[in-house]
Amino acid sequence: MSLEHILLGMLREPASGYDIKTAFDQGARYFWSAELSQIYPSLQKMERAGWLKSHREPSPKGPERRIYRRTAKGADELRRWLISGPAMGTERFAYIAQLIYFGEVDDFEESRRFLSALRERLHAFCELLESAVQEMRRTHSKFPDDLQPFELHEYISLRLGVRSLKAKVAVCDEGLELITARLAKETSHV
Amino acid sequence: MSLEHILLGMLREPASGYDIKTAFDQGARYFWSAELSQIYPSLQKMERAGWLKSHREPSPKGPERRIYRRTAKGADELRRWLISGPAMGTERFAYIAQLIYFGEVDDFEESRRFLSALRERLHAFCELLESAVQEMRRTHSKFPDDLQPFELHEYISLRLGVRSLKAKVAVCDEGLELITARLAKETSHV
DNA sequence: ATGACCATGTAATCCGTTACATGATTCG
DNA sequence: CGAATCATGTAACGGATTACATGGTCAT
Repeated sequence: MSLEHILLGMLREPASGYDIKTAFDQGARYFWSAELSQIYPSLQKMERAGWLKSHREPSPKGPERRIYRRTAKGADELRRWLISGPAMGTERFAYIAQLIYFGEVDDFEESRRFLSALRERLHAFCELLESAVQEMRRTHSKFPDDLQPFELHEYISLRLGVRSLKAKVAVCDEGLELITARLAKETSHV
Repeated sequence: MSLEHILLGMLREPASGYDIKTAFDQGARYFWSAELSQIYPSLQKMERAGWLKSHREPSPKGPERRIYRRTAKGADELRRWLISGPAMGTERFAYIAQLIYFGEVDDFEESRRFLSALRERLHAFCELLESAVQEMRRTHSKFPDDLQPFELHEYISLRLGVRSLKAKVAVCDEGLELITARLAKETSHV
């Protein structure tokens, strides 16, 4: 039941369902994502549970917006989730599964294409996170000492993404070398 | 619809639903996992689709086992999935979300506990994967040149896990230093 | 005999995606 | 006027977890 807790976390500032979807589509999708059709009912359910309170507000563009804000009860629930320890054990990496079983394809040229595509996607994502880190460094003169507590935790999370993605890119490069060596061997003695 | 493709990948050798669950519970849970109550119906559905063929077999221990093997059609479907490119964009990391919002707890002592627990869990997992790599190195005299294609892809996947987990452990350590510095500052001028 | 492990399954529920439905505003 | 974006929602379906149900073997 992580989504509702993540929504609580995202609602540090009051926001609409649409705002939250935008946040997922921009940076937040690196750790989670959700569709509007899941976000709207979740917010409604959370309001019924007393974790949120909403009001309608005219929008400068388009129809009225429904703005949600956390209640004290919602903030308590968020804290309870956070201090209950790291929520692990449900990670899913379809692309790692694909790499493990890629031997079934039995064509190193296809392996090379796969690893190369993977490398580029991981790299692009890493750059996105790195630019967010740069932005933090740029706007804080005494970085990292002048970060607010919430910014400090955000910073550590961004670093977690950047460093692990860089490591994965490096392994893709090593893998590409191994695969390329096999391809060279194949073409030489066939 | 990744689970069915992952099951196809796991069935390089014929196996029962119970065997597959065991594989998930041992190393495979680092990239995916599933419960028996999902595995059994999936295997049945895949057999109806013609991807698998099963037969019953007495077990040395306990009741009869149902052993599944991939058909040619199943192998084709697996290859089709693999060469369709890296399946990305649905990763979910609840623990990263927790870290991002941990500022809400507003207690660096709790932050330290969280990061420390996260570090230990990531480290333990890294060691598990590293021991699998060691085992591969040990049993291959001309490592990595004498790896079969399927082993080579497994090896690259293991390295992906090891390197990215090591990077995450290092970031946890850096984060712990930053948090510890804040704690020291708090206690000194309070 | 009782608890751990082997082994297979179904049912109820919940989480998540895709598709559908509606309508306002803004820019070209 | 048509496409893009803003904005909120419901319905149908499929994927995943939890709970339930059953029964055999083996070691203590």
